[in-house]
Amino acid sequence: MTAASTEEKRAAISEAAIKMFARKGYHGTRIADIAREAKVSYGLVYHYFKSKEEIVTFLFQRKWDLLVGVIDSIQREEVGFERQVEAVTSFLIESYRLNPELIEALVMEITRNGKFIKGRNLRLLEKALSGMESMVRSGQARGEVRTGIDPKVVSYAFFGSIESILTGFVFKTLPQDDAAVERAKQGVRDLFIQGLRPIHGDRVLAAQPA
Amino acid sequence: MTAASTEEKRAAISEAAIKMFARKGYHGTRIADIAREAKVSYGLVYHYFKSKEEIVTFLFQRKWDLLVGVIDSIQREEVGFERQVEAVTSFLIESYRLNPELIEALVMEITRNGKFIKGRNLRLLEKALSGMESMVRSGQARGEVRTGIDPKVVSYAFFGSIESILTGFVFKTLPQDDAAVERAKQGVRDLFIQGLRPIHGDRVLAAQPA
Amino acid sequence: MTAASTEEKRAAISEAAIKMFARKGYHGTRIADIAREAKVSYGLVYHYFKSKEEIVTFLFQRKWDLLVGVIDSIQREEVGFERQVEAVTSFLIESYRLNPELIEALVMEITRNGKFIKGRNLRLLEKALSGMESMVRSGQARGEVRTGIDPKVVSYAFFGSIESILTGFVFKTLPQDDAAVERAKQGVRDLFIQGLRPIHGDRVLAAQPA
Amino acid sequence: MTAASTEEKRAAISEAAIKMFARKGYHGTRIADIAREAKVSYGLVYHYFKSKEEIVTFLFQRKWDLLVGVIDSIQREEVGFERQVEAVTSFLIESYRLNPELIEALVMEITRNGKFIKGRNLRLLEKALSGMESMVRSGQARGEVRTGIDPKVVSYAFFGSIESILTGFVFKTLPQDDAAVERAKQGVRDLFIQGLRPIHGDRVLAAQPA
DNA sequence: GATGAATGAGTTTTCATTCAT
DNA sequence: GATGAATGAAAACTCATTCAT
Repeated sequence: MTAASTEEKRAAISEAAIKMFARKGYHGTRIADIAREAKVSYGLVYHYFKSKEEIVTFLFQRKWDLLVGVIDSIQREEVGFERQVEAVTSFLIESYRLNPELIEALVMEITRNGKFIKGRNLRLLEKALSGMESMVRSGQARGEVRTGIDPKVVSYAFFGSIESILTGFVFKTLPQDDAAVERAKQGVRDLFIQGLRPIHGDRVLAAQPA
Repeated sequence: MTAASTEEKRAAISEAAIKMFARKGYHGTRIADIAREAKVSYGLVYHYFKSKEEIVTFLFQRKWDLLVGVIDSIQREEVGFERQVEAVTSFLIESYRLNPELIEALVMEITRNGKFIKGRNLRLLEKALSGMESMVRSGQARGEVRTGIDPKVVSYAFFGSIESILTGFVFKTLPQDDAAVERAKQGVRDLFIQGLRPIHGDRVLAAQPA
Repeated sequence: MTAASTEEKRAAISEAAIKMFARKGYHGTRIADIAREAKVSYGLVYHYFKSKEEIVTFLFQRKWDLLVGVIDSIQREEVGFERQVEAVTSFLIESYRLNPELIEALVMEITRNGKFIKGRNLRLLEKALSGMESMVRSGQARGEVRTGIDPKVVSYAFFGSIESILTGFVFKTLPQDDAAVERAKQGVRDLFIQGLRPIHGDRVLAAQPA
Repeated sequence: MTAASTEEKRAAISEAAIKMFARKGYHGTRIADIAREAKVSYGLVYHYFKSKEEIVTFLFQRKWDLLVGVIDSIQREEVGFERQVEAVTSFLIESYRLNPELIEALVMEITRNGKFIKGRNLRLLEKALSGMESMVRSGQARGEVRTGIDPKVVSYAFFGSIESILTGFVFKTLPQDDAAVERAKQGVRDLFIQGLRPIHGDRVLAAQPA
């Protein structure tokens, strides 16, 4: 561990942190674990990061930025609501296939520990949510999405669905083979596409009050 | 805190624990916090519980048992899939209105901390999930739910949606007034009812591959 | 170390702290040292004191309060300036004979580390100084002390003299036998008594400018 | 920081060290602070000094040597005791006016931290003290100083007085304007000159035992 | 000579848990 | 049952010092 730029080193350490957080959670991970994983002395970790918390913060910032960026760009594409839902679903579910450890870390800590759903991260999460909310709203404006449903509620339900499924992958309560992943992707997509499709006079369904 | 049966004392302590876990999370809560909240010396906590972990375990057992029990009984009712979805959704969303602290605790720790989605708790969660899965499966058998969708995926998506919305309530990123809660309830219900309704030849939608 | 009231325990721990601070200085003393000296686990030290700094603070408060109190009461006695100087000098120099470790600790850390000559301790030190200043000023008013000298400067010089001599004792650069201590006491007393005595027309001396 | 001889570099670094020690004390000063102040990488500090301790040692050596040298030369001058006291007092008090940071550092660490009043520094301090002691002793031999007082005690009292006043300047508990500095200088000088002046039959004063 | 990345021993502090009363 | 004093393992963090470039 000699050369490498400061940025590369920070990246290397935060990659190690992702691995450890995914494996043992934030509280379960000691700085020494991260250092060992990064093949670095733990003193060096403090050379690059002020504290344990700064590591998570840094890690979240980069990864969430990426995630939010993708959702944002999908939202901008003018391809119709259903295509957008499909694209976002695919991207999120595929992310797990590509980088399960990262998703595990995000699922384990970001989503899972209230402490980090605060400040910046909360705002990023909200940005992702509001991206979806906008898609729904635009879809409603274009008549592609029925209007009798709250777009904010939809956005929460959508990301909740994805998160839940990813959690299922992480905790192995859902099968993770390619077919199963594909099935999950289709399931969510279909659920939201059909669930939001306008129907005849709309508002038709509204189950009668119990 | 003098008389009271052992069971009452355990209950009192675990109620205090719920409050504190909701407020500060599992790791952020010290035994002393729970003791103070329960107006009890912290030494006494160890008379009633072997360890901090046993407190959460006990707490989850009772609350999840209740929750799972309700879902179970709804599943048993022969009222048709849509009515069941409606009932479960109502029950879960209403729970927050009735006992927000409990939901916060469950959301903060049970759902959110991998450590506890293990062992018994994982099994309980799975029981809830499989209850929903069974409803979907039965609905499919009765022709009330379209068949081109994986019931397990649906159950994850459903509970994920609910959890996400409850989290929104807990973190105040969703409005919590009665109208908003009602809107959330309707949104989830409609989404899943319409999203799962069989359509003409079914499998119709499947967005073409990008 | 089982019974004993909280106050007694705090006292016991701070006595141990005095010993260690005297021996190794504040920075050189580890909590573990204090704990060992007090025959107590170091965890217990934190039961009674929030932090290492609180220990010094507590220690200073009690000891300085005592010291300042004595000076204060001497100041109040109407016995003439010379008697007062004599009394204060005796008290301070004798203190070392009675409790050398305490004086060492005070000399080592309180007087010697800028950090602690702040806040409350600074104020206490100032109270001691201003006590002496008042004595000088009163002496001037009564014609017992010559007026051509700044009372504040005198008070600093006086305590500086004492401190310096105590330091000599602590660092063994001055002999500590009874005769030597007596000699020190007389020296300081005579110096200040004669040095401040009014002379004929006063202001006589003022060495001509070099 | 490219050219410059080794000696110049050592001097530059130790000047920076003086500033930092004055500002934050020895323990509060990190090598990095000194390096930053000297506009040098902290690695380089180790090219010029073996350790942090060597920096203080070096710094003391030069400064104390200077100080001791001046006192020594004053002692050698045959100008009578009172003129000597005047000269030493002026030199010491003026030093603060000329280089307050240096005095602060000396006051903060040298005088104030037992650890460094050891070995060489202790010896230097003793040299200064013994210089004054010699002046007193010589004065006694010449009949200029009364004999009923221990010269060693006088020397401690004298330097203690000066130190205390300088500390007052450093900690701003004494005014630092020119008039106040002048007043301090006169005060100490007068106190010791008159306080040590032989009186008729000498030993006259000795306050009666309480 | 310079630089600053790398190291790791050493310390404080926290807190679950035990235990004497 | 009840209390809270006592314990000590565990972990974060600091910083003097070394060393490769």
